Amino acid sequence: MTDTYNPQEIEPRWQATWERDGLYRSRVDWSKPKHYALTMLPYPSGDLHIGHWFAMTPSDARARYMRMKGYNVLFPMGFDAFGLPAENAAIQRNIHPAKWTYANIERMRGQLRSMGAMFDWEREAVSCEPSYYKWTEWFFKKFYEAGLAYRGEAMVNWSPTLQTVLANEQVIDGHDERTGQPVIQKMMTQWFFRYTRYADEMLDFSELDWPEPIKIMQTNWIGRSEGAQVVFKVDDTADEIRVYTTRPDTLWGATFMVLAPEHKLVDKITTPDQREAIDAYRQQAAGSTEIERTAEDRDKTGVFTGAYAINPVNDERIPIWIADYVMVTYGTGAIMAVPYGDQRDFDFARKFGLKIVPVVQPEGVEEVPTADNLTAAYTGAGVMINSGAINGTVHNGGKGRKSPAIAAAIDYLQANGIGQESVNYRLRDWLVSRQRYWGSPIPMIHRADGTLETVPDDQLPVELPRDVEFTPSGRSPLTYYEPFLNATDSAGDPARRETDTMDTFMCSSWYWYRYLSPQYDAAPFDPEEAAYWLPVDVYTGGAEHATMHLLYARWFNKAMRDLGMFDEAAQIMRQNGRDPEGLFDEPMMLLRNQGQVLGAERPGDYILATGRYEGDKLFADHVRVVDGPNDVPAGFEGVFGEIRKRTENVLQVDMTGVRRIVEVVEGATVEIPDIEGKNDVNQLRHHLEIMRMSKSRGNVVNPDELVGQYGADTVRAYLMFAFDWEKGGPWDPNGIKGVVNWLNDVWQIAMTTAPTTSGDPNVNRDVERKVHQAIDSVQSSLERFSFNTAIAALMALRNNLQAFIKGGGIGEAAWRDAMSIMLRLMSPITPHITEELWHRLGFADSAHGSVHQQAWPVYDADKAREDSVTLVVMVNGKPRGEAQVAPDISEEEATQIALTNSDAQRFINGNQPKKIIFIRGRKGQEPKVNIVV
RNA sequence: GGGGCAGUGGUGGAAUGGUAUACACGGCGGUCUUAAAAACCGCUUCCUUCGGGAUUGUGGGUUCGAAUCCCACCUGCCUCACCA
Repeated sequence: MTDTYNPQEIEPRWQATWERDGLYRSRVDWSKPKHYALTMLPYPSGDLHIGHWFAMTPSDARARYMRMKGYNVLFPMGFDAFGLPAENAAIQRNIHPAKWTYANIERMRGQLRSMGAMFDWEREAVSCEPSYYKWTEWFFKKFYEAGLAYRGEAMVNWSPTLQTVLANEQVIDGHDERTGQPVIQKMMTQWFFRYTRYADEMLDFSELDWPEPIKIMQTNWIGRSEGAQVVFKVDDTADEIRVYTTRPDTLWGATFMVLAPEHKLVDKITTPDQREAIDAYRQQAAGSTEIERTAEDRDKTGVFTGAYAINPVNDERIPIWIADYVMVTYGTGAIMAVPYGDQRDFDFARKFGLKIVPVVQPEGVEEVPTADNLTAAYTGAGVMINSGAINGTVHNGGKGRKSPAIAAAIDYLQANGIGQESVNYRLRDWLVSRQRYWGSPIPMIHRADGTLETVPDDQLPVELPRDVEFTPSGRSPLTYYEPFLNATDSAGDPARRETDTMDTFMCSSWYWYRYLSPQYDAAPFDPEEAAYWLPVDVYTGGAEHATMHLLYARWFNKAMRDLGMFDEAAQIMRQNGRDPEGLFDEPMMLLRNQGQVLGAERPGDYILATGRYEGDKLFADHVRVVDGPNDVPAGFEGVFGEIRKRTENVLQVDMTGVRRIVEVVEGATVEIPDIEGKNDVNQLRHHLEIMRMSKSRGNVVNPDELVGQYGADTVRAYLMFAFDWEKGGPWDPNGIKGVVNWLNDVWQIAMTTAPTTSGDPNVNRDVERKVHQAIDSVQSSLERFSFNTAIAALMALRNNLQAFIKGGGIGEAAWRDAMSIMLRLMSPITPHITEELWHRLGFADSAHGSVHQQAWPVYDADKAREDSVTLVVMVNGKPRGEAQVAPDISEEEATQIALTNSDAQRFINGNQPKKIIFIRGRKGQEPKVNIVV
């Protein structure tokens, strides 16, 4: 043992001790309240990065705090181990995905241990283990049997260069993220889950303490809208076109129809003379990339089919077109076009010379709109015109039946059998199949007659064959590996195994259930464990999962509930006196998102700017980026220096310590040698520019190196201290010094300042007061996930103790109490140094040897109370004077003191107070009196 | 284009109706040293005629009192996006 703080010696020693003693093992104990703390599991990409530390160590601190508060805490960890990067490694470097994955997991386990987190490693779950994906397959099978999973046709992302389908998350801005090649949309038969089955229930967040933005994003993603379906007959045929509209009130203004190019009826209704044009257009639409189809301000395109439909409300014969601005995936894939009331339809009508009929008289406008005078569609409120039966009703701008005109239109449609009220969702069914090897197999068999059957339970899991070969084509080896491909159906006839595997989001949609009992083999989870631990109390992770993982998780949980998978757990709950009502409706009750740690700031461009001065400000007509101060020509007249900040065209330039303002004028010449082509002011980079970490940018912060240099406690504390956790921000390598000093000071105080006398009672009381004020701040901060203020309060306590020690008079008992409480308050944040000092100061007894087995200090408001506080005297809301008073001063007394306060009287200036407001000194705040004159 | 979040010293940030700038980084001055680093002590929102005045992106409003609540705008980030 050394006498200076040496984290490199302390930390591995305690980590080994905790593991040996099973300190963080969590077991069902119905005599204690439970707390299931969960943090998102990592993908085993090879190395733990600083983002993992930022996500996990504060979550660990919160879980540790809950444990000290008396909860039985479960805080598990695992790996989301299936996925494409492993398969890429196989294709590119000829390493088997399993080998790559397990090597990474092994490496990351070690790195995770270096955090000193209280993970219960006996609960570890790895999604690519057959014992895990057996149950992923089992869920698929149960969902299939319940009609929640089905095989159907859908538009998917197809990469022509790779000759394979790609997942949505692999397509970024219309390009395949791996090769950068464009992706097109293609109809293919795939496996889906009935996502919309729970759409309405998933819109209900009333039981959830989740961040507001996540709830809003999910609501928008589900995209519920209210309207009507209307049936149009195709003229001279028996065919019908069904459309969905949110504005059935504008039906009288529907002057043409548009079908998606992929709509099933297109082929059938196209007239011979239009056939060629239609086929060409459909061909082109199918071959166009996502980029081309969604490009902004793209001109409307489309082709007339030659066919006509009959508008059911006025029997008008209206042309049927096809156009790619109508999506086959939304609504019915066909629209009634109302150019008067919809900008897209308006643009289309203008381009192709189609008829426009005004149907809403805008509010507050006298003149009647005419088609010829319109420059844009009118979407606002008004009175219905040219609208037959609903003429004169009011469209108030509200959605659905909230608008009288829409309500009237729906009633009319239903009364006349033309259509009915309808709810539509933006949400599409969840496409779960992938044409890949490294994923959970789909336990289905294609029989020779084309029918499907499930793999029997006793044959689960369908295991991934290990001895397969990967070819550069990227095609899944499952599709050509005969031993896997060839199966036998239930009748004993030869059949073909399903070669698609499941989306990895499927694996991560139930992992917190597997943590309950990763070894259990009778079911996905042990109902005894589930009854005690479920639901998850606190879930932490990145907000980027808002509409994917977090929505899948909710759907999965509801499907499991409805299939009775929690029934047994509910029964056990009841036996233990816990009411299961509502506990299985949602998987995670409370959610918090951490922000992102970004790369360090980089220096701004060094520029030379010339132009015309107006005072100190330079209006630059020429800005040139140079390498640095050495490139300033002798006798240069303009502004030179580093750009510290840029707001549009105004630069703040650091000119050897002096801040100069440079406004880059319209049409100025900007020269940036590193950026080819014509440069502009927006390309000038400034000091505060921040960015994601990446190897190519050379701004990656390596946690292993930081731990080697400073120790895990310092890295943990710095990550919690340097940012607002829910925001994140750019990494600042200098700030860590404050945390280093803090822990060194704490070590110093604990090891060298123990008094031996009983001390001065007044000082002892002051110490006790500061300690209890710290309990209150740290506790309320940790409750709110406000880690930075918890550490600030602990640093302030350090400052106070240092001052008391310097001033002298602390007694032995007061000092030991202060140490005991301070170490316990710090222990969730910095578990190693506090454990070491806890032992060195002799606080450890044999029964509860660890600081991490101690109870959280109990806050005592009486002990935290000040003897006297500052009364703030305000005149007209501005602080003018002060007086020392008792904290529980009465209003009369305070008013009296305030009115006679000499500083205040100068501002009252002999005037008669109009009003006097007394603000009682609430917790931590001074009493105030505001005198209004 | 729709939706959301944010804007506070040189920097990270604190304060969610009651003394704006807690806690830290950086900076400045000092002590110690041949010197530097470290350590320690002090100062550090801006202006000031030293009385005070101004200040939380901008402009309005509510209130005895606004960083905080309301309205409009500006800027940045996130997200969805020809969604009928």
